[in-house]
Amino acid sequence: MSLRVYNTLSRKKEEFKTLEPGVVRMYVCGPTVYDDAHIGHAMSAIVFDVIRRYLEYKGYEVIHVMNFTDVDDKIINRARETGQEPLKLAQYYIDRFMEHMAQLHIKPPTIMPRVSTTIDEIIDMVQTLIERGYAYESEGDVYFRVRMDDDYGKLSRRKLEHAVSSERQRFGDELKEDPADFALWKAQKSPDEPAWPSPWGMGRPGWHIECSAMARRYLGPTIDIHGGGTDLIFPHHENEIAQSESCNAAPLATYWLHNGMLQLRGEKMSKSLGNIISIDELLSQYEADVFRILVLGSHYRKPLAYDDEVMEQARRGLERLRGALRPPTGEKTEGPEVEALQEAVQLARERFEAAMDDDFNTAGALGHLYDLVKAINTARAAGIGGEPFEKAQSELKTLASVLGLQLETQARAASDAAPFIELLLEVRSTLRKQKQWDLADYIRDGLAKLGVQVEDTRDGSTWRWEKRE
RNA sequence: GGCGACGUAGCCAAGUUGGUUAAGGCAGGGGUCUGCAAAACCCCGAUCGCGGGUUCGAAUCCCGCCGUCGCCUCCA
Repeated sequence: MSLRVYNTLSRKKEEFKTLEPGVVRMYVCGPTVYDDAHIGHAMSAIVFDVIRRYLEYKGYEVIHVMNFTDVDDKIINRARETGQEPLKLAQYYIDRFMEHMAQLHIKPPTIMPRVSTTIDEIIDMVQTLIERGYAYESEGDVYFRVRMDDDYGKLSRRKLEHAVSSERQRFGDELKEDPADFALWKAQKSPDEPAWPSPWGMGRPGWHIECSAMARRYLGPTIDIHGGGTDLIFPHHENEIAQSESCNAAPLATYWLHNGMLQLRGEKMSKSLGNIISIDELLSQYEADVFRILVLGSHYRKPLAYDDEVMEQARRGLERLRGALRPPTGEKTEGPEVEALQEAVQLARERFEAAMDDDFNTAGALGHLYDLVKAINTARAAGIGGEPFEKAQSELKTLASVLGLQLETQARAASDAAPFIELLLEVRSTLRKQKQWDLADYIRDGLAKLGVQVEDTRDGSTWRWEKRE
């Protein structure tokens, strides 16, 4: 049983082999921090979080690097509009981003470098590229000479002729030898732009070079996995490859993984289209894991449509998963039902792993988790309890946690209201024994209005919060 | 215009290197349990966008058509 991953470079699923046994070096492109993150960022972060968790589950040590682009035209413009220091503005949104990622239960990347802290490495790479003839200086700017790179376009499968002919006329084009060339370094044009001294004067890095420099500095010339959204394939990742491979004379990454775009009302959600749902908005309406269920429910490479209906479906699905963790009602620990349960556990784990091994098929894996849920519920109904039952539940929790789902909600027990609710339920049990249904129902309905769902079983009543905390 | 992806039950969606009864979830209908309810469990639905073709056999391969979406400019 071995992992296969779809590689954008070959457009095929390939056997996963790391450069160093047992260690995965993974670089994922992070956000440009000039505004709050939206649910598209959340989707991408969850996708690579799950990939990382599964690799760790399989026993790899994962060194996960994600960058923050904190030096960029948009940040500069935003800072001008709001009268702030560009780097302070960026810092504010970096803090916000990290907070959002924590709320979404994303494991923090191992290393989170920024452009502003990688300047030396960037300058070093640009200089090497110039020395090797892959780049040239032009009035304080430095450009990459695309025509020097004979396999340019191999990731996006784009012919250079096309790239050139569709290239729009932009400011600065007259400084380039060729319209397809792209900036490695930009000269400072105004005193309010962040700038650093360089052999070409004061200036700042172009967009693509930062990732090349960070990947090399923290992970070495060749990494195992390079990830990001499909929208980054061209030009960003194509240019990263051009720079890094021309500079280091080594492949930049073995596997290129790209997640599909999140769509809203049939079109891609993006800042430029203005159809944004922020992570704050998402979390004001739904629990983080509801969104995670939505993401897990379809393949990471496919586009993902977001709307209230699918979110409601995801919410119910999450409830079903959690429902399997309710305590047993009996104590039977042997018999055919126990064997059936143990078989279901075994099968669920095997199928879960087989699905995940097939290019992180989370939707399939999740389906097998639901099979286990059913087996647990059936066992509970059959009066199974004790160790076999606990083991099944703990297996479910383990597999769910590989997907980043936290099925146990501490909120219930931790609530200040718990003792009072339990007192009410005790009173209600007495009433039920006396067949005072009106009063018993009055308490149940009253609690329901407060968001507490009461459930009666043979051995007594249980309760849970119906709505999110 | 160039490159690419996708189209499976009311909705989401797995399966697509061809081969037993096309996973799973949500919604809906029927039933069991229950004082009622909730939860849970059982039963019920698709021949896989459309039209051809290859094959003993196709959702899975080939051709055509229709539709949706992405990239080609900043973007996860």
